[in-house]
Amino acid sequence: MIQELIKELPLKKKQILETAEDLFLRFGIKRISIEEICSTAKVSKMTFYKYFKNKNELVKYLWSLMFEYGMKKLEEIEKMDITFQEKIELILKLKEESAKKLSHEFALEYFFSNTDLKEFFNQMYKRSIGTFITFIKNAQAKGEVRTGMKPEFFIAATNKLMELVKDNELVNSYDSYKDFVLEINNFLFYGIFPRPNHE
Amino acid sequence: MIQELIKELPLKKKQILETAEDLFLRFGIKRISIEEICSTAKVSKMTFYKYFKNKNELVKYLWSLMFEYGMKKLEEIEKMDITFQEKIELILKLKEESAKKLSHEFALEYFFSNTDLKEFFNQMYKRSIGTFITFIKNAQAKGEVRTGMKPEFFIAATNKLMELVKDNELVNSYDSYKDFVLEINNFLFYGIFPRPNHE
DNA sequence: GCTTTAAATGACTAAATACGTACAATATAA
DNA sequence: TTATATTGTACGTATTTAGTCATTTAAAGC
Repeated sequence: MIQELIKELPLKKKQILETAEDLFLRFGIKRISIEEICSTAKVSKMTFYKYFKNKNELVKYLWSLMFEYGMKKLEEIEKMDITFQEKIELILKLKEESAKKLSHEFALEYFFSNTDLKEFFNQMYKRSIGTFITFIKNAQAKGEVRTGMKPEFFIAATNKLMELVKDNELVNSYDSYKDFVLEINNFLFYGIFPRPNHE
Repeated sequence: MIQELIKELPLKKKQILETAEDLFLRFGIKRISIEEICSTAKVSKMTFYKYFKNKNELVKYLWSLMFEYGMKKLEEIEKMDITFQEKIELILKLKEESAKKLSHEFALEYFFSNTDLKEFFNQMYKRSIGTFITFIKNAQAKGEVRTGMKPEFFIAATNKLMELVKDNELVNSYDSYKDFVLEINNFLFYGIFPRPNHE
């Protein structure tokens, strides 16, 4: 996911980032020590501390890469010469991909993570939200989205619904966390009405 | 998987076993502390130490339950009034189920686990192998399996092939660890010949 | 070849975490 | 009421981890 964004970085830094992404996403941040990242990435601890001040800074860097990736993709989709309906489909796919990466463990950790990380995540999130609000407003100007809806409400609704990840019973009633997030997104975009051109 | 085997146990002991099974299989044994098991299972540490001497003993108990489950299922399959081909299909499904549970992390940990656990695992394994050898010998007596093959060779070959789990590159070339183990099992049972009645 | 820079290593301290035990307090059930 | 099970807290010990430092190794350019 982040590979294309770190191509230019030094080899060892890339190794650290790729290893950390893999381990964090499989086991969650708190279960993975710097030493495990180093030994898995075949990088010495000194080299790690050369590139990152500590684990928090590494996590922030990874998150910012992920958000950057998402925003870049969103801008690409906006520019495409396809119908709005098709753009929404692509955005859903993008969100599904992110959800697959930000696994349940990972997401829960965020919600209970230390205030430093939480603050950083919120800032990243706000920036990506700004990009998305612009996307929606442009679509409204073109008459593709109903103008009665405030984009800000849409975002607020998303936030509220995402709090449902704390509801373990609900989440576990889905085959996977991915399916659960997809359900939220489908609900947000289409409401409870059946989707057009979709069995 | 082990639920039906622990029905009779005290409530708190059941809670510990179910929680430990879930956490171990998701994150591997070494990443999970006794304290995490206790807090997740909503059981005090005192109660834990009442039922288990330490983490190793808990692991052993869980493993023995898993093996017991497998042997019980194998005996059930042997008694069924179906063709040998169909029995093999069921055994493969059983093995697939076990592979799903004994995830890659879990299996790797076994191979590098401390000698105490390793020894215990080997004993469990030998017992289950005994059951399986009987199964094969009975099939040979009925002419369902070629008599030229020593059951012991079959087991030894299985062991050797299972060492391939250490080959990370090979394992990762499969969609999932489950698929990898299934490949080994299919190879063991059918060789490289195409499977009859199977596209 | 030599020099300079980047990376790896092993050792080290301090802090955090986990283990296993002990004891008093609380809840539960006979 | 008495016996039993469970909990929470606390504690000493052992292990793991974070972060730093001096030294060794490898590599790059010249």
